[in-house]
Amino acid sequence: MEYKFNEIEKKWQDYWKEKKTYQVSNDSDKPKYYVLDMFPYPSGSGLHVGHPLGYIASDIFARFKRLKGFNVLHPMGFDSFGLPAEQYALETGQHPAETTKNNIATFKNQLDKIGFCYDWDREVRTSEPAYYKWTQWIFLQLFNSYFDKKENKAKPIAELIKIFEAEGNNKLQTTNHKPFSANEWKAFDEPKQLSILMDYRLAYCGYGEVNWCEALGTVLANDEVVNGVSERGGHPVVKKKLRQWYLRITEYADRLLEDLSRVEFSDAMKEMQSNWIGKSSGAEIDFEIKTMDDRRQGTNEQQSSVVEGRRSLRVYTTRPDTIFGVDFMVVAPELDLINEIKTPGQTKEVEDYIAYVKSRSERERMAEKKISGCFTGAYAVNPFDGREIPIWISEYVLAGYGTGAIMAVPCGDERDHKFAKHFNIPITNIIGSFYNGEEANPTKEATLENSSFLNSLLMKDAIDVAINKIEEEGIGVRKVNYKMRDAAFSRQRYWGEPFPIVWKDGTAYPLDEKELPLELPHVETYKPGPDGEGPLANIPEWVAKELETNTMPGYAGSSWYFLRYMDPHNDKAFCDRKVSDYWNQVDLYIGGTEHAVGHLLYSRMWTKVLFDLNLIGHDEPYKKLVNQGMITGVSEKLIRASSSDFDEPNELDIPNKSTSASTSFWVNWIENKLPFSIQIDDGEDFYVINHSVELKGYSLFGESLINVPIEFVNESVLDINEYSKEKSNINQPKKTPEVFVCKEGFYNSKTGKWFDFDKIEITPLQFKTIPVVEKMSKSKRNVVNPDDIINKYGADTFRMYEMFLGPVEMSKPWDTKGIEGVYRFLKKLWRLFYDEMKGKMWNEEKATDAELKVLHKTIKKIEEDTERFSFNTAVSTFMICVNELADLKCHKKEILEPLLILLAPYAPHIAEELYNNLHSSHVSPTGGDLEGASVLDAAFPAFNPALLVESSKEYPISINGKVRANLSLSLDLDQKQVEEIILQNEIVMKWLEGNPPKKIIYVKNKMINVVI
RNA sequence: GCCCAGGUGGCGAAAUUGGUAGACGCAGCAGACUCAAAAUCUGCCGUUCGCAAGGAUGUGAAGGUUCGAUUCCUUUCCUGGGCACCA
Repeated sequence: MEYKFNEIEKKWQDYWKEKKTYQVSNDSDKPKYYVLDMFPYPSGSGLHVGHPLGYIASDIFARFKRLKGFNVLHPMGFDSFGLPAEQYALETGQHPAETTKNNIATFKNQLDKIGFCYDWDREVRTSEPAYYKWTQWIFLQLFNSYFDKKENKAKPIAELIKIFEAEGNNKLQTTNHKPFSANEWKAFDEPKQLSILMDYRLAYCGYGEVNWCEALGTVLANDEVVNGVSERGGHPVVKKKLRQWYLRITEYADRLLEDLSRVEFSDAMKEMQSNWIGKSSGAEIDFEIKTMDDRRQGTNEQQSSVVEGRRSLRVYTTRPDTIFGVDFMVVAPELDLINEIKTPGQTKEVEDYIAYVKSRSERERMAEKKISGCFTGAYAVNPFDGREIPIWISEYVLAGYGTGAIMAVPCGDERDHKFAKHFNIPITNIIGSFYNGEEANPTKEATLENSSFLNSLLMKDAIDVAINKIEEEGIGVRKVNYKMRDAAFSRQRYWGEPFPIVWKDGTAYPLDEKELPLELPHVETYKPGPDGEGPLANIPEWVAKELETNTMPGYAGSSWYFLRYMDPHNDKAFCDRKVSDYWNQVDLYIGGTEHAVGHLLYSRMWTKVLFDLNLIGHDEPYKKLVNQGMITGVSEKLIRASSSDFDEPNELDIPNKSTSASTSFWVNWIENKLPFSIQIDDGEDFYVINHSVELKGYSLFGESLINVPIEFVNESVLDINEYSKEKSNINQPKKTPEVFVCKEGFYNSKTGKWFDFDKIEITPLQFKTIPVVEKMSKSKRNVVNPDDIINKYGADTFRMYEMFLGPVEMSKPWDTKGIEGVYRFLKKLWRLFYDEMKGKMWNEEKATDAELKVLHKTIKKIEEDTERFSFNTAVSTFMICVNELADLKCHKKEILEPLLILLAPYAPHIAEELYNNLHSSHVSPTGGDLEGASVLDAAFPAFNPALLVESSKEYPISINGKVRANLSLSLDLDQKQVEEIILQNEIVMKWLEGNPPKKIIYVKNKMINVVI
């Protein structure tokens, strides 16, 4: 009777499905527990081995909690709106709804084979109208709410209107509008009133910059922009202002930050979120601006200050204490102010620089090590000492943060310092010896010098003094700032939730709730509409109804899906209040760190809004968050062997055949097999062509056909991006290669140049591959499909192996080689119950103390490891347990039955099968009558500590910290007794060489160290 | 560039609170069983010196704290993730 995993797993999966074993009720006497996975985007390439890592972990935990007597909610669904489906539609014409449906079917099929305990009756799909009806509904709540700054919570906008009608906006803490009285408010016409209200709504309309590609006529995601040009086609991309929807998440910044103390996220995760929110305090300071004209008129202060409508430059700084060290100002290139202040002499330079910056993504701007900038010709005046400070523009200052302008203090700020050095701006030292002239020193501990009224103050103390003075003099205000910006909430795309909004004469009106869901119409083409609008703008009826043509972004549906699982079929509400009160928070949320800020912050915000509006009873969605690492794939990268490699033996005599299995191996180029990947450097441009190619390779395991993505790179120039950067100059964005390979040679479609094969240096026919660890993706051809593994080894082996690979939180490369060990373990476990030759092995004999000790040691460790998500060590523990029971030749039901319960969360199929057999009268392991109790609802075995009590311990004896001997000692000895025994020890005496020890350290139940 | 994480044998890893570094598994080597293979079982397995006993050395690198450091501190290198329109 052998372990036939395929029969067993099929049988139980069918049985569970038929009996609806995993159906969860919203009504139970048991305590509730909610285990949630981040639901997947159903991509076209199907599930790969990276997906299930977190799912298996959560499944184990959900099953574990069930055994512990909880009513466990463990649902699954699909985040099915998104860009890739639309991209695919553009290429193939297939409707995203169609491809999405097919992809979901594939995903579900694959997920089911792994044996997860999902309640599929609760499945949600964000792209289904029945679901997005409520996404739209929540959007309307956001639209119809404002944030009351005094009470620090969201309230219906109707209440704000009442306030305006009663007292105007005078008492509101806001700088949005000029004050108006109640009467003035009533006198405003409707569009005026609505436009004021728009500035308070939690979902509001504004203008924002997007990546605009003129050639494609579309807005591009950051992902689609590579080196400043579009990924598709290599067309130039510039910034463009478009009307966009936003969520006023900044109003929740403080609560999102403070409430981190109430959730169990890792410190790293909390840190990332709080850094993202980026709360800082400091001051906004106004610097008067002097243009060249002013300067020519002389520096008479009196005269300047009477000029009417005088411009000033407002900066935000966290270090107002350094105000006497300001040597220049830097303004973000986007600021309109620049046009007003630039001097005629600088106009050309400024315009060129702004054009250059427009071509660069925000990411590039921040990552650039190179210093760039441009002088405006204008000067600001230091409000305290009247010093004239040149105003520069530079891309390192971002328009979206603070006021978009900074005061630069080179002696105290690294970036300011580099900028000053680069442009030869003189540096003022206000921190004496703390500044060495070479590097900025960002300390707050220095004593200020050359700083007028701040002189001799410690910088950290001077901050407050400076702010007070600034406020007194009326030149600025104390200010708290957040790095976080309001969340852009609209996309110029098709495959997303339509906004329930109509536009009438430029004013947005919400649709009535009764009109929801506003269904996504079918389109003829997925191409963008006119002027950067989304594809919905191509539909005459849609435009005629004046409906919003933008759609919601990917994170809309995922910001509240955890609530829908609780009450997925409700058509009266997004979730019944009683039901959400029962399930409350997600107790355990498992997902990748890549969502550390985006999704987690948005869903936390939505939860808080729903809480504020009294629609749910809790204001944090997730009680505990566990981050799973990524499973990376290993791809072989082909590189040309260097000249020294040619001395190596050829494939007939493979080097190091016996020693290395995974490192480089040699491949023999198969001539004339095209296409392949090659670099061409014609002296002007530099190209890389990537193609996948089938190579006949000689691996160390013998001859095999391998698929490798190859990148033919000269070893001396490994990084193509670096190379291109050097070559491209500021005003000329890099061209992407468009080179075709055909039999005659290579053809460059852009330059029209031909390269014959014989003119290109590809003489060597030897290449070697090097293994590279990368994210798994279809294009890299390093995707491992779980189905293949399951067919070969079974779902239980797959589940345990994924856990055995290492800690869940850590990312690791997938390697199937080790799976044999887990498979052997399950077969060995099986042999404790059934032997191929001897048949049934298990018996009802009474267990011995040694056997009970093995069992209870295991119970303790499995329980602890599962609780702390250390699934890899739990799998080791199972292995150790089975090894020990096999050594003891233990086949006793008394031991094996509890072991199966422990194992059930990890390997549910085999556990269910064997458990069922222990309780069934049938002998056949696969023919059981299914009448026996199910292991899924067994009670988790209780650990009995009495069985593990020890009276002595094998102590390591160290001499100066190095272990030299072992000695078994009773646990109730005291220091003095131990010292006596130790000094008699032969080995210790040898090391002491007759001298007395300096000290003997005895840590009970740990170790003994003799210091000599 | 900024933020976060990680770096331990040939490989995946373990060491839970500063206390025997390498549990468990893969690969490898030697052996048993077998006509043979598969499966299974037994032993060895960081590096290095040594016949052995036993030394030396060893957790990315360099310093430090400590009787004792993979663990704490400082500096530094490398890899992965995120940086706001991928989800």
